[in-house]
Parts: sequence; structure tokens; C-alpha cells
Amino acid sequence: MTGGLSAEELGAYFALMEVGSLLQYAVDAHLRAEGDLSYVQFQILARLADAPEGRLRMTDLADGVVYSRSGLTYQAGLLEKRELITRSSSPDDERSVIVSVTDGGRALVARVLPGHVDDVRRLLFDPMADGDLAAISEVLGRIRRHMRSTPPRSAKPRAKNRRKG
Amino acid sequence: MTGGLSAEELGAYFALMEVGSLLQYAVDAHLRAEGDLSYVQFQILARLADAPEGRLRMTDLADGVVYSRSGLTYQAGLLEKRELITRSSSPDDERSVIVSVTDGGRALVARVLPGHVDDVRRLLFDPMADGDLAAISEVLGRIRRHMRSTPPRSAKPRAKNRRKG
DNA sequence: AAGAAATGCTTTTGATTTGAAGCACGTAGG
DNA sequence: CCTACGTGCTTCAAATCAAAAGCATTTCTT
Repeated sequence: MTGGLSAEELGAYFALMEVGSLLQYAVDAHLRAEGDLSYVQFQILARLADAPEGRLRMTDLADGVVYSRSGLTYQAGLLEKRELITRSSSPDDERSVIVSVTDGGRALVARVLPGHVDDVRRLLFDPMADGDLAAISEVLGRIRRHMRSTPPRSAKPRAKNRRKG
Repeated sequence: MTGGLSAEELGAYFALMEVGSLLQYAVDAHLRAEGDLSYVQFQILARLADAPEGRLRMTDLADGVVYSRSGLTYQAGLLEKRELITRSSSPDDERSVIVSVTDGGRALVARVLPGHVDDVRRLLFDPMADGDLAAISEVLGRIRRHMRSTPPRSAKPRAKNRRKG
């Protein structure tokens, strides 16, 4: 069942997946409880709050937050309904939509951020020893760059269909 | 915007989340292309194939695979329809449902496993240098144990509602 | 300048997931 | 035995998400 990965590699792979998954689950639950925000919604607001003028184009906002444009449109609709963001078409390019955080959006981010940070610290960093952070950062950073630069790999011709399953 | 986490901590946090997310996305895409299996479905089959007699109770299978029982019921229905698994009630406890892999299920796992392993190796382990694996394993393992033993933390009374958002 | 192709977003459709409610079986207390 | 409660799974309703199709605008080609 290990089929080409050593026991240690397999363990590291599973640990990575589980840690990421549990962390997201825990953080998500707390964000909902504190501000009725999903993890994705928090990311959108946080990115906007961090952007130069508090605004970004939909496309630029989508990268890294969600795997489809329609998903962002959906979330933007929800956030706009709650008046946490605003949408307007760009003067430069009539196709583009500019998303801006409202004051309410900034306030909400400010309100949930401390709890979010606490969660991450408690779950992820508390169990780390001296030097762990530097080691992890270096390796994970390298892996991330590698993954980003690796092409999405065309599927082999074996495929017959691929809906969401 | 860092609010209590150093720049390096923040970077490590984001890198961890992104690496886990991209890895799952890539692996998922390949599993679909190779065997029309989602990541969750593959996990279910792989666990069953790895279990003593190729069978497990729903409840035992659910742990770690999915965050709700109903989600497992749904996936089990899909896999059963494809005759990759079988469901039958337990003789010991009439309430329990025993899930078993079929020969077809085992064959499918065997067919997609090499590609899956290749993906993980290429994306996750190729960019690692000597010693990285041991370091990562140790730290991630420790964090995982810590997360598992940390109670789900009751939400603070601040909460008003918490649908899926 | 006209048509073709590309870009940016939304709408639509379908799949997956969750929590709540429901149902069946099992266990404990009187 | 009989009721109350607990457990295991499924059904149901609602939410989220992605791919495909659609529409508008812009850019490229000739």
C-alpha cells in the first residue's frame, strides 16, 4: 500500500494533509462563530483590507482564494448583500469589476482578526520548538514555489470523464 | 495586518495552507482523470483496501475522511452504484452498516495508486533536500498530535448564527 | 475598419457537503 | 417488561462550489 513512498514519506504526506485540513476547519469554525464569515470570505476581506486603496479587480482577487471565477462571483454577491464590500465597473476597462471593502468590512476584519491569530498561534505555532519555524518556513516556501511553477500537468489520455465526483 | 504573528510565522502559515491545498487539488485532478475518483472516494477505497478483511463500519470509516456522517453515506452510495464497494448490516449490531471493497474496488485502487504516488513524489518530495523529510516529519507529526488532542474549543458567546456561509 | 479571438465577469446547471431531523436498533433503570 | 435514552445510519433542506455556457467589452489581424 506504500507503493513507492517510504513509510516516513507517507507519514509526512498524511500529516501535512491532516494538519492543513484540521487547521482550516478549526479556523473556519471560529470565524463563523465570531463574525459569521467562512474562511474564504475572511480571505477576501483580508486581502481587500490589505490592498493599496482597499480595492482589487475580481480576477486579481480570485487568485489563490478560490479555484473558479464563478465561486468568487458567488461570494462577492454574499458579501455585497451584507454591505461588507462594494462592486463597481472599472473606468479603464468596462469589462472589469472593481471590488472595494467598506468601512463595515474593515471593522469586521478587525474584530475577527485577533481570534483568528490566536487560533493559528495556538494550533500551529505553540507546539513548535525553537528553530522549527525557520526550518518549516524554508522547506514549505521551497515546495510552494515548486508547485506554483509546475504546470498543471495534462491528464493522460486514459480519462473518460471528470465531473466533480 | 499581521496582528500578533511575525512576518515569518504568517508566511509559514500561508505556505502550509497553500501547499496542502494545491497538493490536494493536483492529486484530485489526476485521480479523476485516471479513475474517475475524487480524493475523498480514493481515501475511502484505500482505507478499505488496507483494512483487515477489506471491510469497516461506516462510523470507523468516517473518521478522518469526511466531516459528517451524511457525507459518507452519500459517497458510499456513489461507490456502491459503481460496484466498488458493498454495504451490508452487521450481524452483531443491526444498526451498523459494514462497508466492504469489492475486487473491482481493489483493482481500481491498484490502477490509480502509482500515478497518485508519482504526483505526491513530484510535487511534495522532489523539491526537498536531504534532511528536510526528517525535519518536516517530526514537526508536522508533533503538530498533528497537538491538534488531535486539542478540544474543538467551544465558541465564545459572541456568536449569533453559523450556517455554512 | 470589420471580423475574429481573447478577456472579464455572470448565469446556469449539477455535484458535493453539512447540520438537522427522522428512523431503527440497542442498552439501562425501574 | 417497559419506558427513556443513546447509537448508527439515512433522508432532507440548504449552502457552497466548480465547469460550461452566455454576454459584453477589448484587442488583434488583416
